[in-house]
Amino acid sequence: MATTSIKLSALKTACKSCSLHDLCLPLGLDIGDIDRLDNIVKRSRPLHKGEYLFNSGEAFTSIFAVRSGSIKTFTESEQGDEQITGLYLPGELIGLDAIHDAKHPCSAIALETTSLCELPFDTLEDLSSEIPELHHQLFRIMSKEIAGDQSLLMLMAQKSADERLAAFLVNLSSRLKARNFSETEFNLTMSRKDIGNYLGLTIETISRTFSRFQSEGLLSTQRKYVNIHKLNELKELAGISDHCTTTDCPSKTA
Amino acid sequence: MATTSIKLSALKTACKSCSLHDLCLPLGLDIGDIDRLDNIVKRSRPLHKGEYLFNSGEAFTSIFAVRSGSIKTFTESEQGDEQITGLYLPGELIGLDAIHDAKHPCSAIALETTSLCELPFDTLEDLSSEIPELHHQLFRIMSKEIAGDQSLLMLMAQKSADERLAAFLVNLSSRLKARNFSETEFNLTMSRKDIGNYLGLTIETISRTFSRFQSEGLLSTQRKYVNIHKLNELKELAGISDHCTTTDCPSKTA
DNA sequence: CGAAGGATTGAATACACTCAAGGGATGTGG
DNA sequence: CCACATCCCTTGAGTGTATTCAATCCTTCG
Repeated sequence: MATTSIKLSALKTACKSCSLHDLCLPLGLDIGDIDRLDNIVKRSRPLHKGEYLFNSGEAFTSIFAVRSGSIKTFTESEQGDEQITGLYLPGELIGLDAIHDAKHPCSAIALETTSLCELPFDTLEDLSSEIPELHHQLFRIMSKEIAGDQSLLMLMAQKSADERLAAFLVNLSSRLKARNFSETEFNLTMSRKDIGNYLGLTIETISRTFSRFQSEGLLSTQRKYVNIHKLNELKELAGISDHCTTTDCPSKTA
Repeated sequence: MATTSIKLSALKTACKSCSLHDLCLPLGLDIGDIDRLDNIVKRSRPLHKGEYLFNSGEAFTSIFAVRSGSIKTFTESEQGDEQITGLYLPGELIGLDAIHDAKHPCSAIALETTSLCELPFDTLEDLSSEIPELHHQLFRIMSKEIAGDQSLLMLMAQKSADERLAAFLVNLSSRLKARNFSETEFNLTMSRKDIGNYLGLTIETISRTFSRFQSEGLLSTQRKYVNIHKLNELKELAGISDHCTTTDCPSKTA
């Protein structure tokens, strides 16, 4: 019984004691407001690998925040080809693209065992009218998503396979670092196929590029496990200078 | 003097009498609230072709709505290559990607003589806390921008040059239609080079593809002027069935 | 009128894709 | 517990689409 109660309490970790605090919605809120936010959060059982969070076309009712694990979102065109549009890590919000016409334009699947916080959007919207900081944080998060998509666009439009994979790995690395994971050693939760799809390349090209990176000593891989040996070179290849992340890199002026 | 006063009054057209009413921020607001929105709008002299609205890296203070004309936004990477990230038509909002870190991640340039409404973001945010419909409309618009970027991503990642150009033209056509312009005859305000950049292709490829479309009888062009003869075929090529636009196309179930 | 930028077209090249075969891991059922 | 099927990944060979390089034409604008 002890184990059960531990699990339950873990499941119920409140926003204010959540380690993702500063990466997620509560950023900038004071204790009282965090409690109010906490009250509208629904926490349900974790999703297993491969389980759907929602399906394309479904009615939109809630935003989801990743607590642990990871989620991929993807759209399907009429011709049936699939395009992965997002990879979400702990602290990130899913479903923001569904607000405008009240249904999900994409599907979401768990890439591993993943737990989530559900935020009913109506209530969240009401609450954010009352709490200016929450309001602002929501705008910030949506804005960041727009900016992120646009830098991904840049990647797709004019980068080579090498540059795309490097940028993908560097981006992942810095997001993991922000979550107190290692920035040089991690497991890819997406398959080669998914990565290829996400970057607009084929699985063979991803595999070959990984092989070349490995033979060049930039990194080593074992299936999904990646160990980056020369992060700086990888960053350079990705077109990102030393101590800058994708999103907050000031143009070099010095 | 008569002409001057006409111009001035045109410049000052209030939101409630603006033809873009239903495409822009006021959608869903009642008359009283529209007036309140109107009060915070700054309307300044039009921008000429090639003039900057703002520059990448500049502090973000305002959202801009296009009144007439068109604007392109683009980012510049450290290597100096430019990527066009958006083409904005009347009624559309510019600058939403700048909220999250309070500075513009991209630059914005007028593609033709363009007039704009400026909305100081602080004030807009305050006002939207008081007017739930405005609040909601802002979310909808941002959400739409996210969804739009994601479908552009899909385009980049897995479509051929033909499909990309067709999708670009069809998208433009339907947006122009929504603004009461012709959906088959219009002037491209972007150059071939810009279109190529936007779609991740070279100027030569754009030119060749236009030539082929023309020889196939899909459309005819004279420099920036485009006349679409077979819109449905173009839509099919773009992967969009008959009476659907890019954003609100239900998956075919019938 | 001359210069400069934009667009078109041609020829050759390159990068990523397709097709194909095989290896290695994982999971299921006998 | 082993055998088999399946999935994922890797590597090779050949192909094709869009690119690069280059020349020319047209339009615009000073």
